Amino acid sequence: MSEEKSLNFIEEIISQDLASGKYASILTRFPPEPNGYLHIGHAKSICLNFGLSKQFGGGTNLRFDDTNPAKEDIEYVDSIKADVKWLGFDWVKECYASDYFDQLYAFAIKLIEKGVAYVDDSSAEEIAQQKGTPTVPGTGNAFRNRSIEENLTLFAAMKAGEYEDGAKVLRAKIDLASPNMHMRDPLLYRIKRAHHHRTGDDWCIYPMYDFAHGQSDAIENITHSICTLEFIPHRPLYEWGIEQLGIYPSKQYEFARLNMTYTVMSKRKLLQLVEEGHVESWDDPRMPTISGMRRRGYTSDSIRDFCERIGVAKRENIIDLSLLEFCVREHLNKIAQRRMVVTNPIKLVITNYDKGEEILHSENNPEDPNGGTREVPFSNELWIEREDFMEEPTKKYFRLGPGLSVRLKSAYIVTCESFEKDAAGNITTVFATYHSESKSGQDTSGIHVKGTLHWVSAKHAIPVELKEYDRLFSVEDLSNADGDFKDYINPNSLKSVAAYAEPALANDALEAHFQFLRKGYFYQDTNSTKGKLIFNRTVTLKDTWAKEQKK
RNA sequence: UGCCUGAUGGUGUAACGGUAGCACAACUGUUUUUGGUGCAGUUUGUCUUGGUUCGAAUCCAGGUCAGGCAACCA
Repeated sequence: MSEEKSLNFIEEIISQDLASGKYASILTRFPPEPNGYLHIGHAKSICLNFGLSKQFGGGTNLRFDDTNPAKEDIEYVDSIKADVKWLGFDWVKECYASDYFDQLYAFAIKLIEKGVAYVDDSSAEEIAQQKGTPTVPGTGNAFRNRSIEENLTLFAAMKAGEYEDGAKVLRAKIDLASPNMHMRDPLLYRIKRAHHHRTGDDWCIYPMYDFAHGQSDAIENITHSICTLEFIPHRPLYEWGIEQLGIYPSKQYEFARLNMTYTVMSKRKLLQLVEEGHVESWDDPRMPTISGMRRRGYTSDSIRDFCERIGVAKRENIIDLSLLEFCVREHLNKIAQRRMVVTNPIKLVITNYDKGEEILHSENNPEDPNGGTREVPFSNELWIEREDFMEEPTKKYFRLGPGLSVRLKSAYIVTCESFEKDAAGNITTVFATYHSESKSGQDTSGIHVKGTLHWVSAKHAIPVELKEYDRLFSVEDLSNADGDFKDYINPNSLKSVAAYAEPALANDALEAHFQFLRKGYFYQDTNSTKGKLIFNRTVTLKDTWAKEQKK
């Protein structure tokens, strides 16, 4: 029982609400605007909302906050649904703010009838002017005193399409001198002729966020409406709407959004990266989008684990990318199939191997005793990594060099005898002898070596392409960097490299996650075909040797 | 200069008036047929000044710093 995890502040609130009998069960919602693809920041919100209802008993609605047709599209709706499902969550109801347009319109009429909403003919500039500034109170205008009848007529005419875009708005009549700018007669409806992805051209007036969100929550009987910190100043307005309308009293709570090092977390900026061609698409494996991470080879388990570990609080944060990488390595280490792939190859010739070739066996996953083995062909000509040979080895170098011995993974121990260079001085071939009694699993040689290398039999090797990704940006904290965020794009975020793979890879399942021994975790790209295998590097292995070398 | 949030090691997050803990990162050592994994360990912290109290990260007051708010965006 001492293992019991402490509750975050929202879990505290909910457990108290449940204990006090305020609610019998809870209903949360995840309310994206369908104007872009979901990213890892949304994953935090998804895990929070769906996780809460799972944890405390209840449900979560998926609600599209589609009140601005100019920016929204069905493509985004579809991708959002796919991403939420992939993350492993099911919604109770699929809702759309646009389904409530009639209801919302009726709510607006109710406010007009109560004398707390009015039609304003002012321009956007005039309204902004009249709102004052945070330190200077706003001033009213003549429209504010229109009669209820006139407002009713005008608002109906707005809906009927009698005015041009921008000619009139509906505003709440609250307090032009409020210290909270959002309470200075906020806009409720604007005229906007744009084709809506669901309601088509039925409407030419659309409700603003502040007259749609809380109302939608109330219509759905959401108990806990959880949003990010920037909506704190909207809360009084959220509550004002509920009170004036006398509708279900959903409660709004705010938490700090996720920020991560070396990336951006804003749909606007991500859209810019896509549109300006800095990345291929929304699901470019370098993007912090759910679809990009999925394509790169992240597992939903690891993303949920990450969201669990980062916690939920009210203070601003910036999470190390290394935590995300830790989470995905931890999961992939348990499930990934091990394979051998050589990138920058040099030939290793085993001079005393005269069997031609033989089939060896190697475990698919040492972490999984039931993972089985696969067949790996061995011969006297192998590819090994160029960096696994050193002409003049340094002290702590455990690999191949003149006179040095290593274990070839799942095969034999070999000893380097000599090597050849081309005219330019590059090593072309390394010659070695093998110890026949050192065969993996039945080693009676008594020889002990410190290094083990991966390898691929040259004549059996299949060519593949690897996409090695690095961080998208070159600075940790983009929010504190001067100038345009695009100035910090890492020009080396993608490297394509040709490689030789062991033949088993050609027959493996497309959806499998792999660990290419000593190189990292890889996942087949969506553009990969049987004839041309392409793998995305999800994440490297932890490399303490690389660190050692830097010293 | 108004209002609203917030401030605990490098980064996150706990401790709800009573031993500042956990994770990641970093660093040691150890194990290992992946310089991976596993295991053991080390380093580093309560923004500041007062007050209340036997006792304050926690309560109170002042200050400092950071973020948000003046879209017909959400």
